[in-house]
Amino acid sequence: MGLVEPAQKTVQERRRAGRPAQAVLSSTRITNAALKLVGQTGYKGLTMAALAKSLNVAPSALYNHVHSKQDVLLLVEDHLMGRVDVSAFADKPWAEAVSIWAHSYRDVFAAHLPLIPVIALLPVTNAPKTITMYEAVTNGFQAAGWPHESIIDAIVALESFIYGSAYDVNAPLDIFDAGTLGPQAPNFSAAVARRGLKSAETTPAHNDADAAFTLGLTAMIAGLGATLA
Amino acid sequence: MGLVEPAQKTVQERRRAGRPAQAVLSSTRITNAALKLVGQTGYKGLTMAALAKSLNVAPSALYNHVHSKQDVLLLVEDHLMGRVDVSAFADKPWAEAVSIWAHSYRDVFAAHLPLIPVIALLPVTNAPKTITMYEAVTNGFQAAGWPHESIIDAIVALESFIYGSAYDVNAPLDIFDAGTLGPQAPNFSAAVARRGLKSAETTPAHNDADAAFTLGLTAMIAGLGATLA
DNA sequence: TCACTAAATGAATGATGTTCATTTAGAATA
DNA sequence: TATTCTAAATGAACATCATTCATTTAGTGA
Repeated sequence: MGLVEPAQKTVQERRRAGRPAQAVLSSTRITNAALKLVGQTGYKGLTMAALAKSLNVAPSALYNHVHSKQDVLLLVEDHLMGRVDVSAFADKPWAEAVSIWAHSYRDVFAAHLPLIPVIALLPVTNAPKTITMYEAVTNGFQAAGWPHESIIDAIVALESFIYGSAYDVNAPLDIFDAGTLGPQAPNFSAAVARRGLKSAETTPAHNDADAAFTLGLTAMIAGLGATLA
Repeated sequence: MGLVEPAQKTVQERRRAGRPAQAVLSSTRITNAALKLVGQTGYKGLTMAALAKSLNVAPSALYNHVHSKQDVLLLVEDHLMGRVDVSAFADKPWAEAVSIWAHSYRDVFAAHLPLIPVIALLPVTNAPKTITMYEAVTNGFQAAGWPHESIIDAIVALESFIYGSAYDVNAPLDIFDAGTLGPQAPNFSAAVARRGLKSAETTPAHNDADAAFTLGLTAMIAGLGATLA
């Protein structure tokens, strides 16, 4: 790629106005830069100005490739969907495959919480990796003999649980601390305290969010499996 | 309340600077005004400026009563939590009570989607109605003989599903329309089409989101109930 | 009487997403 | 070959919004 200058990346000479000989931007470059920026600064740092700067471009240049910031988020979302592990649907029993898929799905988007509204509310049109993911899951359900007319409902139900659980991963440890109002909710406060004790016993890796996720996921898979039988 | 002027509300004379004889604002008034504003203009219309205007006050005056806009959202959230129906935990069997509670919870916050991150990520400290809600639910679980150390995990799992399902209520009807990429995911597209047929048969009130919610909730309650037994 | 605090106004600020006029490069067209 | 059109960049300007700060005024406690 580097044609003339050897390692002149540090000193960025300003590009003059007008269309450059070689296009600087593309959907792929924007997606990668956004992902990198999020990794470094979080979603708080993902602004159109910062994104443009990381690409050594004026902010307005981005709008030749995306319609809006939402569009950028959609690009990132679809890219990440490719990281969701659907391989188990090919060779594992249905219940186990769902569990592996759900864990992977939750883990990916727990680290990208602001994308949840994007996934949950925007049509999958023009999101190829997302569609590929759904196809693999659908195949897994069909192979397990799931009733055709309610496959999507079952997937949606599992996804709903996954999205909510992704939030829970990011909840602070003291989210259920009632503070001065504790005495007004004695049973709740006691239950919260017992939860804290239990998770202190276990390994730190297996935290509260994981316990709740596993409990709920196991229950839902069992419940759905019963419908199946 | 109206002391001197009979119906002079239309012409708002400007209040002069300085502390007024009678306080204009309070947490309660701010909460009610925010709720009313959301009802009229949605969360897009809930700006500090609009909120101030609806209270006939300068925007900066709000900051004498709340620390930030997040604070306003927290006030609204706690108020709405009082609308969640927990009455069934007092007199109905556990499974039925959970179902009634979950439906009510989802319905309330499906109409207030931007509050989901607030509920899911902010500590319950200083949210009295929220704490009261949790106390009632905890009592219901205890009365049903649920193992004490995992009551909170079970509630969190159900809540996660509820939050995700609230998003789903607001998803557009064509969210699974693959568009031109349809042929690349034939089984998924067919499943989506079958879902459309099924929901067309049923009453319009019972839509796709309700079907998925009921399926998932029934499964999770059954699965959790099996853990209980 | 005098400080102090609470609660209002009004002006200002900084961040952010977005638009628009302009410039330039290359491809298509006459 | 000259001309036109479109894509892709710059740079200036905007509108919206949350928030802060200096200032003013009312009541309260020392």
